[in-house]
Formats: sequence, structure tokens, C-alpha cells
Amino acid sequence: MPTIKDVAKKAGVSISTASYALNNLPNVHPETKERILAAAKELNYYPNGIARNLKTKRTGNIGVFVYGFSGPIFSDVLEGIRQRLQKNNYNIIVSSGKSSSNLLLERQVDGAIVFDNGLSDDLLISYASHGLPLYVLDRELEGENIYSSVIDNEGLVYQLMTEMIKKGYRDFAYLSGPTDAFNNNHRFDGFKLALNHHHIHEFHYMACDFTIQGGYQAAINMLKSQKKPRFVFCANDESAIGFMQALKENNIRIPEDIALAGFDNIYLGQYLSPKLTTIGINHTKWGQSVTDALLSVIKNEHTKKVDHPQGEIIYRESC
Amino acid sequence: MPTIKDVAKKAGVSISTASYALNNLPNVHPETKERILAAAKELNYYPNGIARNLKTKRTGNIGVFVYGFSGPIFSDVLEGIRQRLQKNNYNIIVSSGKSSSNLLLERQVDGAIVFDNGLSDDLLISYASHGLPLYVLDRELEGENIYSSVIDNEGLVYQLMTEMIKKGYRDFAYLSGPTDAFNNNHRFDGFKLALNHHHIHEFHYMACDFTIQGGYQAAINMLKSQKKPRFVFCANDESAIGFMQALKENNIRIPEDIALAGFDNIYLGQYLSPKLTTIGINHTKWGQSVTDALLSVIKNEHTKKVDHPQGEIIYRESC
DNA sequence: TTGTAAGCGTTATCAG
DNA sequence: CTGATAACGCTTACAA
Repeated sequence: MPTIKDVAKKAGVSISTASYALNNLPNVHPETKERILAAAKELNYYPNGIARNLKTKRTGNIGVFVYGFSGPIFSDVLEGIRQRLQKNNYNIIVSSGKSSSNLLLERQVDGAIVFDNGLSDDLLISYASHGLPLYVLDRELEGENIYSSVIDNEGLVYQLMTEMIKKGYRDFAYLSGPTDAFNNNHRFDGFKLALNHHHIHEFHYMACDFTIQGGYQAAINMLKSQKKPRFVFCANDESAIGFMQALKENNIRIPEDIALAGFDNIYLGQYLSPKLTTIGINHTKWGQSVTDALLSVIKNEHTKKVDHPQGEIIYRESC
Repeated sequence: MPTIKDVAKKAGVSISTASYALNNLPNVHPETKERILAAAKELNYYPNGIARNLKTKRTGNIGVFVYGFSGPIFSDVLEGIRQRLQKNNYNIIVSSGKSSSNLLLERQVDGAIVFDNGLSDDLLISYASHGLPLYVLDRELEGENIYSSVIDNEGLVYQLMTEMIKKGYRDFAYLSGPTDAFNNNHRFDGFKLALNHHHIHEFHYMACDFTIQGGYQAAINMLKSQKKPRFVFCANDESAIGFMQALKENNIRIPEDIALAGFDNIYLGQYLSPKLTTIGINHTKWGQSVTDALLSVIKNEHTKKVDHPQGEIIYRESC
């Protein structure tokens, strides 16, 4: 594998001149430059990024740390991030599990976007204080070099529930996500607040875990218990899908007998029958704006605060 | 940010001794070692990976290059890869677009798994010949340092179609994927071969593109044309879903009027009505075995050839 | 416009 | 068991 030394030798110049030419610096004679570029091409030379990184103390990589690679949400956010990074000549490095902290610790990235509740607050704060800017998407976190952007879970669910109350529903249930999940808890807050503001002080609560299987099981349990709410707000679409599936199998009509809505607007929601009413976030745009914000921090520009990502209620057939 | 130099100074030893201790080499006195480790801990020291990489000429990173981050298949394959890499102390670096070739060229990875038809054969072959082992999953490619593992598309579709013929279906249609997609073409081969072997020499062909929207549109077009096959093999599940959706909206019963099957076993297939018959690949296991194979190449062990990933027909309700 | 040389933070060779 | 020191491949003052 050829190094800059080989190029320099072949072109009959010093290493530094070769470096200047290869980096397109203006202080090198056109002819020499041409000779150097030709030599590089002939040798099939490409700079060793590692060496460059060591010297320049920047890697050109941005880490995106996710909890897992599944889930319809990640992909959209990632696509937004990728677009913006590519445009700004940064590499995207998506990682999960132990790799994420390794890459951070070993300084193989210039900054990171964190979408992984597996990385603890303390850990992140400590890394950030070492100088790596971090943008956290799945929780609220404040600290030196650390920024966060989260969905307005509470406001959006509040809005949806208010509409449902207006529509005449009264007997409500909440199909929960994991109780340690940021998103779940804030959605629950919005749910409770809306009921509260409309003087509805009772509702049915069902534990669940954001999964289709969990939603299915929760519905089965509910049916056994003979307790049938009129409207179920599901903390996310996947649990809503499982829930619907169980209802359908038990000949309960949606929305005539039980109405429901979810959160996330995952793409299969519109292919179910009935089509799922849900709350949609523009995930791609979210990824874009977070990336822009992170890059502006890295470039030491004005640190403009990122707003909540755009969200809206998507009314379909399930309620 | 502390370096090994700081640690050495604090512990009152030379840099090299500090390095030995930090790397757990046996040739250092227990007491000195303890002192060094203590100093490192106190300074919150962690080795700079970039510097280590430059010296050792290995990064400990494996690239996984994908065409996009969406799609239910990637996530499973990625999870299998992640598991195995983590077990073997390699970092997983998932990338897409221009980043992928950058990371390869800049030698920020020790090898890569390619699942991205956006990277051309020539490019990959040229990188691999420079010494980076590559495993390609979306096409068949031979060359120095380059290996590939692909689904047995043809055999599996052949098997499914043979069953359908046995079942009595005769009037067939093929809902195609992109005609430049490796997977599509081999599925088509299997489809044609099965028909051929059973002396069925005519079938209906519908162009499509692997997407839900495309499948939906194809069905609409078919309905307009008044041509109704009895069984449609869809080149993947997503197009099958769109196709089904359009049929349902037009009150065509599945499977009574038109039966169909897909390929991929994406998880929503079982939540449709009717549930989708499909061909499932154990993607996680595939990711695992490919990773094992790549690592064994990197470690210069015996290069055992990876077989086709496991696949099976999953009979459900759509045919 | 070009060359010399220092240095980025490690590891590894060799001598002590 | 420990310490100088060279080297990895590159960038960048500074000197020529």
C-alpha cells in the first residue's frame, strides 16, 4: 500500500511538497503539482486517514449510536443524518452496543448523536466533558458540550386526547410502554393531563412494552378481565398493532366497539384495516436539523438551539 | 485529554513501562503496574485509538456498508453481525453512501461486509486487492480478498412454486422487483424454472420495484387490464403488501379469487389479513456466519466458505 | 516554490 | 523488570 513517501519519491519531490500538492494548497508550482498528482494516480495512492487524523486531531467521522438497528423510526432519522453529514463531508458511523463507547473513548469520532438509552447519563456527560460534542435524542440532558432534542410527546398526546374527548369518548385506557422509557412517560403525562383538564379522573391502565407481541398480550388480558374501555391510547404504533390484532381475532370491531390510536406513524399503520390513527413525527427532518446543530457546535459556530421535531396527528380509521 | 505520557509521569515511570502495564503485558512488576493503573484511573486516561491504530496497523473496526438504513431485512442482518463482532472485540461501523468508500479508502476499517449495490464491483475489487477483506452479500463476486454469500433465491422460489403447482394453481403471474436487482433476477429464474419443469409455458409478468406503493400500483394496473391470474408470486413482501392492499380495496378475495406469496418474511406479514405466505431467511444467523467468516479471513485462519443462508417457506393464509 | 524537521500518541525493539 | 528510542504516515511551522 503506497504512502505519501512513495508518491514524493516517484515525483522527485520532498514529502511536504507532495503533501501540499495532494491537499491542493496554492503554494506549489503547477508543473510540480501535476507531476505529483500523476505519481499519486499511477501508484493508486490514497492518504491514510488514520495518520491524518492523528496529526490533525479530527477524524471527519460523526458517530450515531443506536440501541438496536431495528425499528422503523431509526431508519428515517438516520437517513436525515446521513444526508446532512454527506453534504458537509463528514462520514457517518452508526454503531450499537459496546462499539459505541469504544468509538467515543478511542476518539474515532468528532462528535456523536445518541439514540441509545443503553448509554448512561453519567457516561455521556463524562465523555462530553472530555471535549466531544454530543447530541442526545432519547432523553433530556444538560451539560457541557451536551445537547438534546426530544419529541414533544406530552403536547402531541394532549392534543390528540383532547380531540377524542371532544369527539365524545369518555371511557379511556392507556396502553403503556416501558415505564423507564422517556417517550412513554411523557406520552402518559400528556394523556393524563388532557383527561384531567376535562375532569375525567378515571382511566384504565395497561402495562406493555412497545412491542407487537406485548400489545397483543395486553389485549388478551384485557378481554379476560371483562373490562372494555371505549378508547385506548397506545404509547406507540407497534403495541397498537398487536392490540388491534387481538381485538380483531376476538371479533371486536374497531372503532365501533373499541377505538384506538398510536404514536410514531410507522409505515405499516396505513396498511392495516382499519388504518391506524397515530401521531407522526417528521423523523428525517429531525435527523437533519440535529445534524446541522451538531456540526455547528463542532465548527464553533453559534449554537442555535434545536426545537422539538415537527409532529402532527394523522387521523385515519381506527378512531 | 490525558495521554500515556501524563500517566507515565504521574506514576514515575517511562512511557514504555506505562504502555506495558496498560496493555497488561506480563513483564512488569506488580507494584509498578498497580501504580500505573492507579495513575491512569485518576487521570481518567483512555488510550487514543487513532494513535494505536497508526502504530499497529489495525483498527479493530469492521465496516458494514448498506444502501440505506430502512428495510426490515438490514436490521436483522446487522444484529447478527453486531453480536459476533462484539463477542470478538471488534467495533461495528455501519455506513452508507459516500462515507462507505471513504472509510474503506482511508483504512479506518480492517474489513467490511457490503450490502450496498451502490458500490460498484470494480471499486470493491480494487479495494479488496489493496488488502482489505470484503464480504459481499448482495451479489456474487470473486476476487482476491473478496468473498460473497447470497440467498438461494432460485432454489427457494422454485420450491414454493412447485408446491403451488401441486396445489392446483395454473394461471400464474410474477410481480417483479427492479430488473437490475440480483435478488429479483434469481427469484425470477426460480419462478420460470418451476413453471417450465411442469410444462407451464405462459405466465403474466408485472413490472414493479420492491415497494409497497409499486405493488399497489401494479395491482391497479392489472385490474384495469382485466387480466386476472390465479396466483401471483411477488418478488418481495413489500410489493406483496401493496398488491394485497389494492386487491382488498377492490373487493377481490385473497386467496379465493387471487392467491399470492412474497419473499423475505418481514414481520408485518403475519399481521395482515390474510396473513402472508412468504419465504423466510434467517437473517440474524446469516449476519453471524458471514461475520465469523470475515473474521477468520482477517485472522488468517482457514477460509471456510459460507453456505447460502438458511431459508424456508412459511405457509400462512394468502395462498 | 520547495525542503527540513518536529511532532501527533502510541507500540515495539533493543539494550541495560 | 525498566527505559531510550525509532517508527507508524501524515501535516505544518520554519528555513532555504
